[in-house]
Amino acid sequence: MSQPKVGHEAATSGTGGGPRVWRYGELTRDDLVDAGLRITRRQGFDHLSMRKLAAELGSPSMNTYYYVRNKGQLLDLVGDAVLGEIVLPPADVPWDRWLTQVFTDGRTVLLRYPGVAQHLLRRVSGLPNERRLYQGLAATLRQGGFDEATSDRAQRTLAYLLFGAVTSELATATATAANEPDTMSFSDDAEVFDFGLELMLEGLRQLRTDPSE
Amino acid sequence: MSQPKVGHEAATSGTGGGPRVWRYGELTRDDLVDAGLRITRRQGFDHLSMRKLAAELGSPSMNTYYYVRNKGQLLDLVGDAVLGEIVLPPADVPWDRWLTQVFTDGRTVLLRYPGVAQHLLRRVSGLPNERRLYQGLAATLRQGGFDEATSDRAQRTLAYLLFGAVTSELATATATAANEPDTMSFSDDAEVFDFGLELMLEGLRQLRTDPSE
DNA sequence: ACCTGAACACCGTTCAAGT
DNA sequence: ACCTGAACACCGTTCAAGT
Repeated sequence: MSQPKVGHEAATSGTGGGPRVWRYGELTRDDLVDAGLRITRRQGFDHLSMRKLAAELGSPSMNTYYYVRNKGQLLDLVGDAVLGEIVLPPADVPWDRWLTQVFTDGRTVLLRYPGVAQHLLRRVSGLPNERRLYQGLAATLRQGGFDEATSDRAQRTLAYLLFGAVTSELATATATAANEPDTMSFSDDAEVFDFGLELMLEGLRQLRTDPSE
Repeated sequence: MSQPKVGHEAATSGTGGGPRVWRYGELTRDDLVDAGLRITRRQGFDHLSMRKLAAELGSPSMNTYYYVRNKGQLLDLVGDAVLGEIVLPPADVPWDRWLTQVFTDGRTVLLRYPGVAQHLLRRVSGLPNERRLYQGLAATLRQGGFDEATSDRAQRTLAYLLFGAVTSELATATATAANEPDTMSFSDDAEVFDFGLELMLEGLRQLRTDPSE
């Protein structure tokens, strides 16, 4: 139930890479998360194992279990760090434009961390960046004039679309990249996602103008 | 590239369970798929291993590899068998009602096979039941008056919603069921899904009446 | 043609033992 | 307080060997 800090990347961003050496007691939980983020960017979330994490840290062994209860908690922490990279627009942006911006940026961020969207589909961690994001969404929808039940439903279905789209895009992209390398692009994928997002937003706009529900 | 048969359950539906004994040469690929479906219903897709499959078949060993190239192919076959359980409405049903019926039934079917929705999000197998479903969707949308690009995009975003929703529902349901057993229900989940589906359909209806795109 | 079981390279996790 | 490495129970897959 411990709440980790929000920022993760700052400490190691200047070193450039290569497993640095840790003096006794110098390693922290945030270092695990940073290593997890690096492995995820390079190899994807499902190649992130406890043993690879140790190797990435230059640690010969299982001392990572001292900082993290189990692999599940590590995945939650890495997932929340990824959510922390999503930029929330200012509060005075109109509700539908606010949603377009968050979900467009969310897609871009999640595409950089293959497999994380899939994890977020299955886990509600309650960690700070996740809370910040979902509270921002709820506030925006309420401010847009939707009642609590409607904004909760809208929030969840929009999340399904985002996580589902990114998961599918990454899977088919890496599948075709295996056959035909150097062609991993998401151009028409973006059009499909924007289309789906706009469908939902248009549905929400109709809900407002036509109060038959 | 071999195309398996569409029906899978018929042969073993009467036996009631228990690993029957197979005489030499009696085992078929369909028997593997049936066993895979049973394991998936009971334990979920990610607990389906090649060793458990062998155990479910009463086979002491790895002879399953004789009928299937690797685990990936088995998962594709099981996934396609699940898609085969989705009922397609008759062709004269109006396009939006047709879509509501398929996706509602699709959700019900996928909820019976935990983890399969997640697999379908990542894999386009090209197997017969998948083709049947996607061709039905395409035909319905075209008949509804949408051009090819629009119906392709609509089809994909609706699939993202379905697979994403089911994946999320099952994950949180089993998570709360672990803490509080006998309470695995999907009642308000259904409302959320119906809401999201209706948002998209309303967006599509707007696209038809307002030809500004 | 079909079946067997040992073997290899991986997993997550635990635990007694070190400093 | 922090680190180590062996050990256990799993994986997917291969392969020589059986019938």
